[in-house]
Amino acid sequence: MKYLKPWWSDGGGLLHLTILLSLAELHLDLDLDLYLLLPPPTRLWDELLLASGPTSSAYALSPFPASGVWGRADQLHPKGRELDPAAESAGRLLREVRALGVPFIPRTRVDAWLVHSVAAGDADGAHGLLGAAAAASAGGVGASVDDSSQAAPGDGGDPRAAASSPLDAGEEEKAPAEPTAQVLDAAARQENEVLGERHQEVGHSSQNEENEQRVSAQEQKLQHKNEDAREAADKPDREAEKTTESRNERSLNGTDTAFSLEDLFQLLSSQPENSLEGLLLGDTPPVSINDGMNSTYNVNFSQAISHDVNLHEAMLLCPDNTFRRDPVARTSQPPQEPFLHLNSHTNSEQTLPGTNWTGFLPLVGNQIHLTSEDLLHDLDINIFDEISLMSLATEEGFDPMEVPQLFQEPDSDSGLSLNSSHNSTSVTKSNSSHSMCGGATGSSSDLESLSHHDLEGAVGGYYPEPNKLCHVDHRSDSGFHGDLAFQHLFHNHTYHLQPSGIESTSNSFSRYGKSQKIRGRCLNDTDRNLSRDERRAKALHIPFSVDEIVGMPVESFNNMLSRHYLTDLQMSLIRDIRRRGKNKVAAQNCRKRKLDIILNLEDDVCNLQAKKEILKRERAQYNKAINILKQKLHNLYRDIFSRLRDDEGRPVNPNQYTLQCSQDGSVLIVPKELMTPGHRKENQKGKTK
DNA sequence: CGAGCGTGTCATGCT
DNA sequence: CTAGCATGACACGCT
Repeated sequence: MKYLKPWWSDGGGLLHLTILLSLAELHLDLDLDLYLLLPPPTRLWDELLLASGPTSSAYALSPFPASGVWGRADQLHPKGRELDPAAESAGRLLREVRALGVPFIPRTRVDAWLVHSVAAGDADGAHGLLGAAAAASAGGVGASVDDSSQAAPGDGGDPRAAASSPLDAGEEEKAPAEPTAQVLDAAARQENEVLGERHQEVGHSSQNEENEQRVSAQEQKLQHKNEDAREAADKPDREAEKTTESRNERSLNGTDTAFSLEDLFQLLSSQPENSLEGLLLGDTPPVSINDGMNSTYNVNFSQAISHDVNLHEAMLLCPDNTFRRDPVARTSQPPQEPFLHLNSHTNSEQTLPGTNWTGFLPLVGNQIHLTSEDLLHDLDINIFDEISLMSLATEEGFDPMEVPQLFQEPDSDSGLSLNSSHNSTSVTKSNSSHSMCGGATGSSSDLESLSHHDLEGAVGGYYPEPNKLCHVDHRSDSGFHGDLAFQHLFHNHTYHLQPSGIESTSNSFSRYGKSQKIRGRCLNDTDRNLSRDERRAKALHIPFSVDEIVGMPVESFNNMLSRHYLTDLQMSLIRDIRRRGKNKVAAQNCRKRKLDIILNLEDDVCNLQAKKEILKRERAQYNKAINILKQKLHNLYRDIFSRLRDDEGRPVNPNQYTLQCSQDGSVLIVPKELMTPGHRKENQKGKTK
């Protein structure tokens, strides 16, 4: 097994910068990496890689390092194999980083994990490194990772760190990540602090109030997440999604400086003597960059470039309203033209990201000295495949062809006749991905101009859809479902079912997911799991979730509608969704009630049958007692007549005489022929007395 | 293949 | 009048 060389060794910094330039050209926040400040530490990286030893498994270098940490996926993963040597080497690396006097500010969870892993692997260096990090972050920028450092060695780390590495999924299956609650706490706290910082920035910026509200909501989310961090240890999917949201939010604030591609290229080309190494060494003086919009940035690369970037996450921010641009311009993707022009000679052997990264990166053992152009060529072909695919994928959430088809459905659920042309199943396996994800390239509906923040958390929002992302998003594909909280199944028999929509939808999801698998083959996996209303809402880019629409009180609902500009179609659909959702809940309640009534009636029947049995038994007992009394009376009668004698001393025949009790209690012997029926009756009454 | 069941949806009446 | 609820009826899919 050969070792892969880090991207930036032998000029890999230029590669990394290229990614950043591509980000800048996409008008994303240029969140440059710490290691850009450093000279290409080939030796260090070789040490790092060699220390881990060869393995037979996939050798995955994270294509879009979230924090400038390159290495094998299983090394990045906290539960990965051979973690300790890697952590040791990482510790040496970080110590050398410290020696260079460059502040290492853990801004992401991968950063935090790296620091933690170093701390875990080197107990001595733990507090030193972290102290250095804390000291470097004096001024409040850095986030405390002390808690993460105190986690058990070999443990800890964030599932999101693993999520940033595409090929890590398989490793994770073998050794599922079990981040400690401390680490999650620390990570959540860290993100909280970063968010708070961002919040302040937002306050100083000219963003509108919605931004602040969203940030507040995000803070609440994060606080809640902080509280539930321990419980969330087994929910990496949701965590990863929250990370994406927070990152999105971070970028939405737009406080990070965005550079244009041309500016940076001019910078590079105008200072060839400096070379990237000089630039990377940090001895480059501040450079003025004109962004073409009458503002000039004084960029000191040794100071300004201190952030890390996750290209994948940044890509997901394409529909960001902060950097919203003309959809036509976006779809035509002119910004990539310079790079595409640079790489007009396409590499036929390029491999799709996520398929085989060994073909993507130069091998360490080869030690080929590549020129910048070569590196750019090697990188850009693949990177811009990614960029184009991801940008297309993020815009694929809306397919204009989907709308009429969705609304052509009959009212019943049978109307799913979506014949969308994109085939998601082939996306993940075929290399000719351009045509696959490009189905929605030209979609420039006005609905698309809905701001991204409005779509956050919405049904049709820009959730990363695994298949749509063309193998780029390797976060857990269950994150979406997790966020929809479909795991909340309430089987209580109360009729106050505020979240019953969740219950019902979850039931219907599991139920209709199967049927839609048949009818909606053209839909991707996520769409397949959506209900009809959710697909409609997604198609119309309705910025609310179905649960919100249905479960919200009418006042809040009307306020919510009034706060957003919605077309008549959207309003109509929203009200229909609400009506149907309410009625669905009502129908469920009605059926439950009916079922309860039936059950109660069955119980009543059982109770009445039991009562009947008891009464039957009582009647039998009474009859038995009556018979006993009759028998006793008969015996008494015979006994009396056996002792009776007439005037002549002869026994009295009981067939000719009868006993009659008078009112005063005296007993008379009366011949039967003298007894009229009425007397006989009275006599019988008297007898019974 | 039909029956039974669960579910969503619509229409309607009532509050 | 509007919104919501309750319920019968129907359609659909699954077992």
